[in-house]
Formats: sequence, structure tokens, C-alpha cells
Amino acid sequence: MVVPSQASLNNQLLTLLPEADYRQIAPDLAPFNVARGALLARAGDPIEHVYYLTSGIGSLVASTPEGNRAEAGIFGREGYIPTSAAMGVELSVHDVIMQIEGDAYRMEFTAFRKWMDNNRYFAKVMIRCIEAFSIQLTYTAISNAVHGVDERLARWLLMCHDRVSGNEIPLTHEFISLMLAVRRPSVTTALHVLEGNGFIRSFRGNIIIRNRQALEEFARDAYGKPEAEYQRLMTGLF
Amino acid sequence: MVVPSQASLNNQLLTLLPEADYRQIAPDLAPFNVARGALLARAGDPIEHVYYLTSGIGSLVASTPEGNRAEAGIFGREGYIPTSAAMGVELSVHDVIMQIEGDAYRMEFTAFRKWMDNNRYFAKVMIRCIEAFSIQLTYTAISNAVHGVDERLARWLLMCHDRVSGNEIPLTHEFISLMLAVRRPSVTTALHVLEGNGFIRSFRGNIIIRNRQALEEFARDAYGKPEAEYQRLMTGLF
DNA sequence: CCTCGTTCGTACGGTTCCGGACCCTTTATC
DNA sequence: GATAAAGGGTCCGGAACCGTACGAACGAGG
Repeated sequence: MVVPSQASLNNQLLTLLPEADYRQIAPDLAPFNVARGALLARAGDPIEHVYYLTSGIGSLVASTPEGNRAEAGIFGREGYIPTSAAMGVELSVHDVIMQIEGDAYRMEFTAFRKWMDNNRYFAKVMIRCIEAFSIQLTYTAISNAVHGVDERLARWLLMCHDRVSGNEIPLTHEFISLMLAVRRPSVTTALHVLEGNGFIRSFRGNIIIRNRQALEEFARDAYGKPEAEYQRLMTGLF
Repeated sequence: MVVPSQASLNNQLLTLLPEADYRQIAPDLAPFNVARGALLARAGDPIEHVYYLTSGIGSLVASTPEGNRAEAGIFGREGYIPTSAAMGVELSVHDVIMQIEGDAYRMEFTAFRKWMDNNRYFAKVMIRCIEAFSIQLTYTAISNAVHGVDERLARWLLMCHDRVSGNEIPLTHEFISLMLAVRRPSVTTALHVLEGNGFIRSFRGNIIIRNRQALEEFARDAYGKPEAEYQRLMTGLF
């Protein structure tokens, strides 16, 4: 089996590992293409694999018994999923859905547990990522409580933009409305507001970021804190 | 120094520990009364102590650069705080505020880190608690997105009720409005709805739960899932 | 080129909630 | 007992969103 070089990996967690430790765990990484809409984990099912995206975007989607659904967290090549695997939890609590197709390396759950127990650096990076993701969750919670649809959409587009290469975000209004837990027409009109300001261009099934900085200013305090914390948590680890 | 017996502790995490392991860590636990309004951790400050409440309630409050604030998570004697201490993080990201006065045992951050590294069972319980708390965060996020004020208030009162002994919740409308990130009059009218249905009685600075089951039914899917997951995660650990 | 399913634009009434304000009651302070 | 502070009840206009619906535009397949 060919072991991918660390530098070529393009997953930020794996590149953070000391080289020797990366080489240790690398044989347990298998390349895997994840189609749009694929479920990386399903609520109530056993966790079988841990995924390290190198491209594409996935979402942690919480749902209630009555069928209400909303995105709680988003991840791309800066993290891994499901984070609960690191806590010795065998069943997934939430759905994890791939929203933009991408490539990943994945690891068997048992191998993941093995390295969590046997490699300090690996464990440290994973644990830090949990903390970073957890911070993102708190800001999703506060943003859902205090921000309007326009700002929440701006925040969400920025988080997507952070995780794609280029400026295209190939998603439909319908899908975005599920993530933000708002009406589909609310997404349409909110996108018009952003487009009217020149921040984005909106096409059928595709959104293009045109002026990221202005978009950040528009989002105001809805965007930035979790991202800054991620940087802080992941810098100077060893 | 007198070491409190495990059974007398009344903090569910500490009572979950095997007795031998509890005795190991117990000398590092110091009793501490936490006044209402006290900050157990402040955003940006170093984490100095880890707290195990035995009574009272605390809140994890997220805030944005522009001063928006909202509660992201609540905890009592079923948990500990700050959870990020377990991840080797030295600075607190959020404010942790005591909303109902109570007693606690607290541990120096350095001692906490020591036991996380040197006692498997201790570490496992703490990590499980992180997972449980993280699940609570996701449901706060979805609830903020999809539920109205009445349901969110019901959910919140139920979570408080889980963490007090008796049926009294001594809090003001003003304070609740901060937690839910809504207007203070919105809390007043929402409480009237609950009171009109006979679920609660509302007095000046005090709320009494009169019919918990009916309150749960009113809250519908806003309440229950995280609590069930906590049970599942914390049962049959060893 | 035609058809059909997907995606998006738009409209309308109704509800919830906000921002802000005002005043009354209860409790604390001196 | 006077005064101040805290807590709570209520009202108003307006904004934001919702549920729902309908139709136009686009794109893939025959």
C-alpha cells in the first residue's frame, strides 16, 4: 500500500503531526471519495470510520424527535469527524452529511482508538480539534439566537469559503435553508441582499464569493471568533 | 485535611469514579462556596480551578465582540467546568457564570491536568462529560434556531429544575432574558403562558415548578434528547 | 425540439418578536 | 418612614419571518 506523504495530504490536522508520528499512523489512512449527500455518520448508528477531509465540506446536523433539523457545525480539511470518536463513544448522536463532494482519508474506528491511546501527539491534535469544534458550536448557538437571516447566511457562506479552494460554493437555496433552519425563500431574498451589495454572485445552484472582506464586515460579529480561536488552539502545539 | 467521603459528595461525576480512584484524587478537592453571579471562569483569562458543583447552577455564556451574549450551556452537579481544561487549554474562551448560588469542590488546574494524565478512570469520566456537554451545545443551537420563546423558556426551566433540589428556581426575568437572549418583557409574557397553563407559579424573583410532566409536554422536542444522551453516556462506564 | 423535474423569484396574510417606553409594586438602605 | 433600587406588568408601532402558494427559468434526457 502506498503511504501518502504528509505534505501532500492537505488535511490540516494530519499536517500538524510531527513527521515521525504521522508516518506511524499513515498506514491506517485509506483514501476515500465522499459524494455529495453521503452520510459520514448517522444518528444512532455505530461509528465505523473517522474521516479527514482533504477537500469538500461536511456538516454536523442535529435533529429533534419531531423532525426539526439544523446544522450545528461545519467542517472541512481543517478538522476531522466524528469528534465523539475521540471520547470513546461508539454510537453517533448526530447525522454528519457531506454537503460538497470531496476527498478524504479515513481510518477504522478501532485503529483511531488505538492511536488515541498510544500516540500522545496524535491524541493531542485530535483533542484540540474537539475544543475548536466545540467553540464553533457555541457560536452557532449564540448566532442562531441573536442574528438575523442575512447575517447568519453571511456567516455561513464565509465558513464555507474558508473550506473550499476558489470562490465557488455549489449549493442550492433549498439546501442552505435546511442548514440555517429557515424558509427557502428567506435564503433567496437574503442572497439578493448580499448580491445587491456586491459581496457575492448567485447563480442556479452556485454562489460565487466576490468580495470576501466586505462580506466579513457585513456579517459583523457573527463571524470571526471561532476561526480566531482555531488558529490560537492549533498554533505552537509542540 | 478532611477528605470528604465519596457518597457524601453529591457531584455525579465524582461519584461515578471507582472508589479507589476517587480516594486518590480526593485530597486535591477543596470545598468552595460559589456566590450567585460569581465568575468561575472569564473569557480570555487563565483557567485556575476546575469546579465540581454539588448544588447550584452555572452557565456557559458566549459573547461576541459587539456585546451580544447568550447562554450556550448549563451545568450543575451532573458535570464540571470548564470542560476545556481537559483538553490542555489554558485560557478560557467563554464566561462561566454562577446563576444560582451553590457549593462546589474545586481543584487546581495543575492538579486536574495531573490526574487527567495519570488516572485513566478519572480521564474517562471527564472526557465523557465533555461529550455530553457538547451534545447539549448542539441542542441549544438547534433550539435557538427553530423554537419560539415559550418553548425555549420551558426547555430552560426544565434544565434548571433538573439541577436544583426542590421545585424553586430563584431567578429574575431579567436574568432569564440574558440567558435566552430575548427581551425581558418576552420572558414575562412567556412565563404568563406557562403559569396560565398551570405548569409553574411565578413570583418576584422566584419560579416554582408545579407540573413538570405537563411542562415537558409543552416543551415538546425542545427538551429531552441531551438529557437522555447524558444518561446513556454515563451509564456502565467501567 | 419537447418534456419534465429542479431551482429560483415573488407575492400575501399572519404571527412572533423586537425596541423602547412608562408605571406600578416590592424590597433594601438609611 | 422616606427614599432609592430592583423587579415586574403592559402597551405601541414596526420589523422580521413564517407558511403557503404559484409561476418562471433553467437544464438534463429522450
